[in-house]
Amino acid sequence: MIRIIEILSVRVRDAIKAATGLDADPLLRISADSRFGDYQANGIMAIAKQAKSNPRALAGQVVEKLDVADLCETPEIAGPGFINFRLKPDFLAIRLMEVKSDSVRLGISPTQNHTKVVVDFSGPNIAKQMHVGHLRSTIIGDAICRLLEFEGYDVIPQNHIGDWGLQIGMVVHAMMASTLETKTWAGASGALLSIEEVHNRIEKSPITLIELEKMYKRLSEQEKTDENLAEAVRNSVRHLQLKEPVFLAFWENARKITLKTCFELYDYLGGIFKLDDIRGESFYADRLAPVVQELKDKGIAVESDGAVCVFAPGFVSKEGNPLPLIVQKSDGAFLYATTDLAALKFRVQELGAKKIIYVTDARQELHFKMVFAVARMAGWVPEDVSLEHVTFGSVLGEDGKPFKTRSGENVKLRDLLDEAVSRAKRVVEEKNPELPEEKKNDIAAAVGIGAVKYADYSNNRTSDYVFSFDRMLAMEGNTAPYMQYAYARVKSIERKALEKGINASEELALITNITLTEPTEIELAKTLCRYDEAIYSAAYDLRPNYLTAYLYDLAGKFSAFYTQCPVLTAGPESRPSRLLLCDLTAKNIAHGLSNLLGIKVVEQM
RNA sequence: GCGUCCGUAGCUCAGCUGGAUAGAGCAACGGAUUUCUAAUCCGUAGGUCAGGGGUUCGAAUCCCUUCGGACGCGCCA
Repeated sequence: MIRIIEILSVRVRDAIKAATGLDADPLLRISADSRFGDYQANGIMAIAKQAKSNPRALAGQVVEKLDVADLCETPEIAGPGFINFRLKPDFLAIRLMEVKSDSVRLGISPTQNHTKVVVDFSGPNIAKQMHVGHLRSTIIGDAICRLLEFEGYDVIPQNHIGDWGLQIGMVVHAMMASTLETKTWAGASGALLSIEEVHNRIEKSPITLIELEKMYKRLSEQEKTDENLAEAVRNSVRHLQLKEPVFLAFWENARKITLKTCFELYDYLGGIFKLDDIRGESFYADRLAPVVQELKDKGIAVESDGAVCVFAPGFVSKEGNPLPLIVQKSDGAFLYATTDLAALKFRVQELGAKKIIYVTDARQELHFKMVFAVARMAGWVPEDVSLEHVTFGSVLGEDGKPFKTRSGENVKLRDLLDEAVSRAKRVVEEKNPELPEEKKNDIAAAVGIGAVKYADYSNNRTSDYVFSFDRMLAMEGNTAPYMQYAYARVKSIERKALEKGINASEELALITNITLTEPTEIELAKTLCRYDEAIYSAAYDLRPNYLTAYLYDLAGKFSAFYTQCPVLTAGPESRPSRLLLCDLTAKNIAHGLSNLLGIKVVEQM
């Protein structure tokens, strides 16, 4: 099914060509104001200007050559030279029949043919609980994956976790210090114990991520003042980097503990990531030295103050000097820039990515600009491969400052989601106390988690937003509960139909033609027909809020229809059509919310 | 100092590559419920789109500038 706006665009372009001989973009847009119809062509004024003719007269000539009678009423010329289009109910009916015939994709064809796209997002660190800072990357990245997948791309999610480097060495050191007795561990290599015994010890003293995090923080505090300890830690870092089995055993354990907790959250959030998608810094550890070597060999990287740097053109520091991307510190250690370069190279050369999308906050913009520039200089990224940094703003507290707990700590993602769910539970208790406990819990989870995600998606990605449980859990306005409620109401009609002995699915199956007469029916039908346009713009600009805006619009149109048009008590001339409008609305909301945004819908709430 | 993003109704936010009289929700006010979930719907009121200049037939949108805010800028990630 071709998007309506695309059909009109092509028709008007052809008409312009026929009328003027010019090939110009007719600038077709959805009308901002329904008084001007459903779509409008804005391009005539510019073309008239170019052809030095009167825009209204030109619009008349174009309309003369234009044949859109199969989908629109006669186009109207308005204002300085707009052409307005109003869709015919008959055409809407035909489109809806096409949507009806495809319950999987709702009649929407993929626009892409398996182009490989890598999406890098989430990126938590070993030995640390995920906090609000990970929320946006994680869920925006997930929505982008879902959108692009639906558009037909071959999407490869990548979770670039922080599982290597100095801090991980400290984590391992902390674990060893707490698990092994000092004397068995005196050499800091664990050589006094067999590897079997080490595994045995690890198994016998299981620790949680929270304990691990505390352990790490304590060590990192002590290390600042205790030079002996600092030296021991440095030793451990070296041993780990040499991949000595005992150290590796603890490292693996830390990684396992962290990932287990991360995946609990990912699952809680709606099945984000598979285990295969985890490819963290440790994966690139052996590729860092060759990357730096290659940059040196190519004459791109040079030594400066003992560090290995790349001075990409166009980057200037505070003092106005060339700004380096440091790929190796003066002590020989590699940095995140090095890892990012190695990962980038891997993704292009070994994963075969044609596009790489990085979903991180806006503060890393300069870093990625430089990494991209250096990768291009090194020739690792061919012309036809695009690199995109998808940025987002910060999550703020009610005071307008970065969202923190009262004690100034980062809010743990787990706590935040639990809070949302328990608040949702209270509302369900209040509104629908007679539901079985299990059902109430399911609803609370769907609404609570959904509310947090939806609030994020419905905001413009690039701006900061103020986090508020009260607003995101409100039943009115552009929120998850409102959307989910709209869905539950449609489903309720289906249930009521069964109770009344109305065979809705049979009536739907027998429909050959849809009758649209009431204004709210037509409005709802039009909105249903625009779903593909909403998905397209959301996927094109990687902005989920275009999709939520559409869904909110749809739910609003449905609610208006719902109050205006009885379904089950309607006569035989309109009931099947109304049942179909309900059915398609439910499928559309479920698809948008669940398939594309990973937000659960519930039959009752 | 340089760079990036931002400033839209009392509050929280939309506004898609420039398009017609700038839109939602909350809060305020007025209506609608014997009927499919009122967790809803319909309506009223509310804006010098931070200020100024420019480009354009047309600017919240593009350019310049002032003010205000957030963030970034050599060995953390």
